[in-house]
Order: sequence, then C-alpha cells, then structure tokens
Amino acid sequence: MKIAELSRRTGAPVATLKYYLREGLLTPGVATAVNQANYEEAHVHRVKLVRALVELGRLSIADARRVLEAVDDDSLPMHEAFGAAQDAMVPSRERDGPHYESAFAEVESFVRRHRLAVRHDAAVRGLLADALVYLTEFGWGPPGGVADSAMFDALMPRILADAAAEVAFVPGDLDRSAQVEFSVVGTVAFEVAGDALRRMALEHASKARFGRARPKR
Amino acid sequence: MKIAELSRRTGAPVATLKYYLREGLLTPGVATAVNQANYEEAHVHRVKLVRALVELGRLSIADARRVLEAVDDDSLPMHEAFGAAQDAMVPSRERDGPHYESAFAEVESFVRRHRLAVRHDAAVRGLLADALVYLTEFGWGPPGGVADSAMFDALMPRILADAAAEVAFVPGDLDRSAQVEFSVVGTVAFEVAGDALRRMALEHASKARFGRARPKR
DNA sequence: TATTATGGAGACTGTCACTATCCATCTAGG
DNA sequence: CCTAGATGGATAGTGACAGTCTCCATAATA
Repeated sequence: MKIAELSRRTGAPVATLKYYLREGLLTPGVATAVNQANYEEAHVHRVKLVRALVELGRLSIADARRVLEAVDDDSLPMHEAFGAAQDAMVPSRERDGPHYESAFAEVESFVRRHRLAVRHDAAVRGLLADALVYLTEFGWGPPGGVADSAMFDALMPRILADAAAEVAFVPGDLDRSAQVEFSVVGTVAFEVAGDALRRMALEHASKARFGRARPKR
Repeated sequence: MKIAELSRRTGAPVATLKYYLREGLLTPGVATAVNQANYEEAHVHRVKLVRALVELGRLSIADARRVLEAVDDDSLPMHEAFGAAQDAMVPSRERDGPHYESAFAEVESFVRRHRLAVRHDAAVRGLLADALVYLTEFGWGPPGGVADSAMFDALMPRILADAAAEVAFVPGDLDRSAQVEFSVVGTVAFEVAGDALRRMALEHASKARFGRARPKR
C-alpha cells in the first residue's frame, strides 16, 4: 500500500508518518521507484504500536524509539528485551539528594525482602523511589519509611499473582519480537486500566466517606 | 521569609517561583513594600504540592492549577472537590470514533455492574476507555469486550478495598482543603508506587517465564 | 554607603511533536 | 499520450509548553 492508505488505515496524517519515518520509528517501505514505496500490513501494525506508546503510554518519541529498538533487536533474548523496554518506559529525571538516597535504600530493602528478580540498575526502581520521596514528604505512611512498613508488603502477593497472569497471557507461539511487543502493550494498557479502576474506586470510597457532608450551608 | 529562602527551602529556582506566581499556582506573599513580600510556611508547602503534581503526577501547569482550585475552593464540599481534582488529573485528549463509542459503553456497563459511585461525566471514564481501545486493538482479552469479561471483575474487590483504606487514611481532623490536598497527593503518589510495584512484578514474572532462554545463540 | 536582593513585568529560550512547503519524479484517469 | 494529482525526501516552520532571562525602581544588609 502507499503512504496515503497507510495514513487512512492508521488515522495518522501523512506528515506524521513521514516524521516517524525520519525519526526511525517506522522502517521505510520497499522502494519501487525514487518516489514510490510500498508499505505492508506490518507497517500498519507498527504505527498502531507507536500510537499506543505515545498516546496511551505518554512516552516521548525518543523513549518510544528505545522501546521499539528492544522489540526489533533479535540479538536480545526475550527477557532482556523486556527489561530494556521497561527501562525505556520510565521517564528520566534527576534523582539525587539525601531524600533519594534513602528512598533507593528503601527500594533495595523492599526488593530483597520480597526476593524480586529486579535488576539492580532497573529504571523502575527510580519510579518507586519517586513515589516514596513524595509520600514521605506529605506524611503518608510512618516516618520510619513507607516501603519498610507493611503498607506495600500486603499488596505484593496479589500484584505478583496478577503480573504472573499477565505474563502467562502472552502467547507462547509468537516469535520473540511479537512477544516483546505484546508484553509492552500489555504493560502500558493494563497500567492505564489499573490506574483508572483505582481512581474510580477512590471516587467511590470518597463518596462513601465524604459524600454525606452538608450540601452547602 | 523572602523569595530566596522559599527557593532554598523548596529547591525550585526563584525564576520558577515567579513563574508559578504569574500562573496563579502560588498566592502572592504578603507585601511589606513595593518590592518586598513575605512568604509563609504555607507557601513552602504549596510549592511542594505543585512539584508533586507536576513532577510525580506529570500534570501540565494548567491541570495542576485546576487541582489547586479544587483544593482552595471552600464552597466545594470535600467530595465534590475531590471529584473536581480527579477530573483535572486525567490528561485531556480526543476520544471519538466508533472504537470509543463502544469503549464508553463497556465502561458504563462495568460501572453499573459494580455499582460504582462514579459520576456519569467523570473524566476517569475516558482513561479506562483509552485502555480498552488499545487492549482490544492488540488482542488482549476476548473480542467480546475486555471490560465485560471477568478480567477486571476479579480485580475490583481488592481495588475497592485498597481505595477504601486509602481514603480512610486521610486524617479526619484536618480542614477540608488539607484533606483534599492529602487525597490528591495520595492519588498520584500511590498511583506511581502501584505502577512501579506492578512493573517490578512484571520483570520478576518475565524472568520466571522467559529468563531461562538460551543465553545468546 | 555600596552591595546585593526583591517584586513585577515582559521578552526570550529550548524542547517537543508535529505541519507545511518544495520539488523532482511517478501514476492513473481520460 | 497527457496531465492532474500523489509520492518520497529534504528542509523549514509552527504552536504549546515550562520555564529563564533581563530590566529596573526600590529595599535590605554589611
């Protein structure tokens, strides 16, 4: 198919597709002439993946490219590729100062306590550290350390079970790159879904606790 | 305190504080002269809140302001303010087309099934719809509808319990605006924390399933 | 008194994710 | 065969965003 149809099929403007091509998010179509190229079904799929990462996952174009590189690099075994993709999905930010030092220590102790197979340099640790820094700052949880309390410990078995189910859902008969892609989409989409469910539950709970306040004055 | 100390205490550059002042995220200090104003502890706290929303919650300045308006508007009872703040925390995006139509229908059916007290126009519905659109697109879950399957139903009781616990944790002896603020920080921080824990669990599960692949070739 | 800092206003910057414009080909409809 | 319209490729431009920078008249401080 030509670029106009790729555009129609994906809903992305032609100019945007050209931008993705330039940025290396999309492999060029098979050139049939100096100004003609052929795009395949795989391109349609790839564009949708990019949209999922960028729109739903709110990744920057640069981070999305890192994810795609992990998807495409056949020299990486599945699990490594998954890790690389996960790292790319954590927004980079400065994390230093004493607050972060102790937050990272808390993260480490949490990981050990639960015997989690999480790389020592996994970017996701920074994400948890972010949350701990602010939770401590605002008085959520005991001053002794949020993650060292039972607060998160109680959640972990369920979270582990859910994650195992999610990983188990990845079809075993796909090739490696399709599996990575599947996992990546699952990660962002279930994250958004989980956040949404949680926020709905919060509204529900808020109504139960606070909804009966005097209507105005 | 003067602005330099406010800057020191919060870690935000003076220029940034002035920007927040201009944007109405920060109330002006009490002016003691044409070029002198006094900032209080409350300002320190407010700046930290802004940083939590913007850095941790990844809200735009405009959305953060909407949250703060809900925090500050004393005419709004607690629960309404919470709802307004929640709405402000959902990134706005176009959501139309047939995909979204059916996704919103799924959301509605989910809300009814669980008898959730979620406003009909709550922005969070759009967030769940986003996730459903992409999950359907990528083949996660049954074609009959992701949210109509048992997939999310099974999660909901636990999510509701966690949310109730979180809401219960908000101190009852704070004034309304402090309660709203507390809830808002809890929402973003626990969300990030939960996402981080989930991603760690995914890495753990990925290693369990895929980690034993042949090392290279 | 001589620095240094401040509040306030406006202009400016860098990044980002696109969009728009050109142009030398191609391709398809008549 | 001829021509209006599409295409790829490259370059330039756009608008939103979140700050930063510069001024300057005035205050505080050493």
